[in-house]
Order: sequence, then C-alpha cells, then structure tokens
Amino acid sequence: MRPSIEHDAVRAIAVQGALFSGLSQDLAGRLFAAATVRQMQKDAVLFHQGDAPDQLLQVVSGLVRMTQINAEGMQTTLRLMRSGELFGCVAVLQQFPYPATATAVEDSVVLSWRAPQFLGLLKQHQAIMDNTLTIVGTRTKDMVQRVSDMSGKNVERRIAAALLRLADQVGTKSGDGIQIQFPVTRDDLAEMAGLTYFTISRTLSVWQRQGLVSSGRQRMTILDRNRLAAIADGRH
Amino acid sequence: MRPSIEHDAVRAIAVQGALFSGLSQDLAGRLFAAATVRQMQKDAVLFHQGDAPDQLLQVVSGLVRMTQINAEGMQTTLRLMRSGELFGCVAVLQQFPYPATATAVEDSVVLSWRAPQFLGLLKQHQAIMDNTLTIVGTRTKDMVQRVSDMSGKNVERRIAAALLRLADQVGTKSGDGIQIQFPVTRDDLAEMAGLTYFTISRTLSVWQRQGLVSSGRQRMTILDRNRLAAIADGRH
DNA sequence: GTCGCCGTTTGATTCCGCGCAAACAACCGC
DNA sequence: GCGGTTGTTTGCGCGGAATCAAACGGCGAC
Repeated sequence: MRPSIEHDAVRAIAVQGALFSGLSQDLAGRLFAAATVRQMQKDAVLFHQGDAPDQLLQVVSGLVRMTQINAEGMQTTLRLMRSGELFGCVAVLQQFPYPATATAVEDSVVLSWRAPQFLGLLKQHQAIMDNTLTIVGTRTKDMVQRVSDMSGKNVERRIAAALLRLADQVGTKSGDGIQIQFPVTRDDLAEMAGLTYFTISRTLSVWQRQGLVSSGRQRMTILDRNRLAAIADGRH
Repeated sequence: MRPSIEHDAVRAIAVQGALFSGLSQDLAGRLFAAATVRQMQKDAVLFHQGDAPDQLLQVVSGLVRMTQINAEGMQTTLRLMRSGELFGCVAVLQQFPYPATATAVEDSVVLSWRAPQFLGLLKQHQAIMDNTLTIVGTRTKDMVQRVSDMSGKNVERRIAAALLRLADQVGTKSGDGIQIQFPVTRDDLAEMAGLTYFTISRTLSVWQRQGLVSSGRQRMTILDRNRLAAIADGRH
C-alpha cells in the first residue's frame, strides 16, 4: 500500500463533500488532516447499532448502507450513502448510541474523525458548524419525508417512493433511463419500503411488463421516471 | 388584553426552552426581544404544510400538533409539542417549505421569530447556533426512532410505542399512572401509529380489561407503564 | 330536560400482503 | 463444465387490519 500517493487523491475527493463546503483552503486542510482515511472491504461494518458514538465518518468512495433493527427484529434500510455524505454525525453530536449499523456495500474508502477531535473543531470554527447544521437539517428533512412515505398504506406507492429515493441516492443516468449501478437486491428495496421481497418481486414484474422499469439480478433501471413519480404521488 | 403584564410572565417561561439554554441574560433578552408573542385560539393554524418558511416558533403554553398529509391523502400526526419546544426550525434553516401543518390543539401562546431575523442572530451568536444544532439533532433522532417504530408490522407494538411517545411528550404523572391531560382522541393515536381508529379502539378495550390503561372520551391514562413498554419492546 | 353532535364501541365482511413452498436462473469457485 | 450458492419468480392459503354498518354514550347547546 502506498498511502502517500492515494492520500492526495482521497483529499481531492473528500473536500467536495458538504462538510467542506465553503471552507478556506487552510481550514479544509486542517479538517482533512484531523481525519483518518480508512479502507473498508465489502460487507465490513463501520459501526454497530447501539455502539457508543466514538467516530463520525464521510464516504469518499464506494457505498455505505445504514440499517436498523427494530424491536420486532425486523431490519430496515434507512439510507444508502455515496461519496461526500456524512454519517454518524447525529449520534456524535447528541452523544447517543448509533441508532443504526453502517456497512460497506462494496469496497469503500471513508474518512473518520474521532468524536472529541471533531467536536473541538466544531466549536472553534463557525463555518464547520454551519455546514454541520445544514447536513443535520437535511437529514431531518429526509427522515420526515420517510415517515410520510411509510405511513401510506398503498404498496405500489411505497415501492415507487423507495425506488425513486434509491435512484436519487445512488442512481446514474444512462441512455435508456436511470440505472442503479450498485448491487441492490429485492431485499434491499423491501427493507426500504417496509415490505417483503416477495411483494417487491411481484410488483417489479408487473412494472417490467409495462415498461416502467427493467430489472435483473441485483440490478435495476428506471425506464419511465415520470410514470413512477406519478405512482409515488398518487396521480396514477 | 394587557400585554405588558403578561409579557414578563411569557418571558419567564420562554427562556426555559432549549433554545435559550445556557445563554447569558443579555443574549437571552435580545433573543426574546426579537420574537413576537402570539396568542392562538384552539384549532388555529400557525402555518400550513407547503407554505414558505417565514417564521420559526416556540411553544410557550398550550399544545401544538404537527400533522402531515401524504401523497395518499392520509393524515399523519408527527408530534405534539408543549412549552419550550421549537418548531418550524428545520424548514427555516433549510429554506424548504414546511413539511407539515402546525395547529393549536388548545388555546396556546407561542413565540414567533421572522426567518431573516432569526438567521441573523444565529450567524452572530455561537451559543444560539449550538442550541439550534442540539435541537435539530434531537429532532432527527426522534424521527429515526419513529421510522423504526413504524416499520414494524405488529400492531400492538406500534400502538404501545405511539402511546408511550405521547406520554413522554404531553403526559403528566398522577396518582394511579401517567395521564394524558390534553384532549387526545382515538383518531390522534391512530394517526401517530399509522392505523385506523377502529383498531385503536379495539386494542385499548382489551388493554383496559387487562388493567394496562384506562381510557374514556378524549382522555387516557397509562396505568402500567412497564407492561406497556414491554409490549413496545417486544418482550411481551 | 331534551335534542343533537361527536367520539367511541362492536360486529360482519372484504381485501391484500405475508408466509411458506417449490421451481428457476444467474453467478461463483473449483 | 460442474455443482453449489444466492437471488428471483410464482402459486396458494391464511391472517389480520381495513372497511362498512350500526348502535351506544357522554357532553354541550338551547
């Protein structure tokens, strides 16, 4: 491993994250220097639900999944995060146990700040505090939206909403539609929509026949975003 | 109306809110002075879901309900808030339309800051920003917990969780248990748990027979919090 | 007091997603 | 290529909450 060479590349990507937004060169450099670069293999766990919040992280490359196990033992996927996104932040700020488990969906590189160091920087630099507040605010907004989505009973709508959320988070536009280029299973979607993967499979089959989506093993492409959005918004 | 007399009483209560926590006398005074005191009658709407976020509010007395209408036209009660709680803050910070409607459940007094003024104070005073970050963080934590609760399928558990949340938010301990001293209907609980009020009624009937709760018209008392918590946690 | 409203209770029925089972298909290591 | 593993599809019956319907009970208005 040649950390020094990679290091600059990591730095260049990392400072594009929301946490670094609008910081001076100098401050961005110090913020980055305070973090540790960690390479995570696929399926490696960054932290567990219930752990004490000792670190705050940012995705540099790859993909990280946040999952939660509730009182009934059911697993929920809260969100998928890719480059630039900060996670573990609310737990660190509130000094509450992590509410979810963070797992690398594929080989990933992340930045890690130890909680005390980060809190120190936060107190010292208004700009970092500004960015953090924005990030946490966005997270709250997403979660409120999530509650709204999940409170609906209509299953097609929930799946459509989950699929669109997924596309927003980790989708890329390709010629014929929006492609989810990460290994997403029916199970993942099921956890996001709060359903079983049987129901997901059935619904996707129907949608595939109608030309709304195209899905294969661990791969799916949204072909008609408008119609999907119409389903999610109840405008059938 | 004699605003000048009430004003001091309002001030004394308002500064106990989380937003004022740890502020100097002087700063707290200025923060309070920047706000307008508003009296709201029962059922008055403070802002509507989808409105532009022009104000940020704090409950001084009374009770405010945040409700959301989702794509299916189903109403959800996000939370009930009483004295000291801040609301509308995420929308103001993110400059996104209010995600929910705020209604006074009973005659209430609230503090209102115009968005630009508040943002100005926020930028100038680190202490206010600290408090805001804490409040927003707590809100996020609550919403994540909410998602966890709602993703469960077991209905009794969802109702128990909603009831406990309700008790935490607006309950008061009385001799024989925790009483919800505000006019809470089956419908309210149904919206919080994502069910119909028929199901709530049936479940509460059973629990009443078992001595877990005591409920009447718009009134309910938790008699055995431990057993209820056991149901919510899946420890039947 | 009586009436009427509104929240609540309870029953009967319907619907739809879950859960299980079995077959299938794509990818993997050997 | 082969078998094993893992993800997906599809059929079928069950359960349980939604839905509709109807009656009840407390509370306020007059």
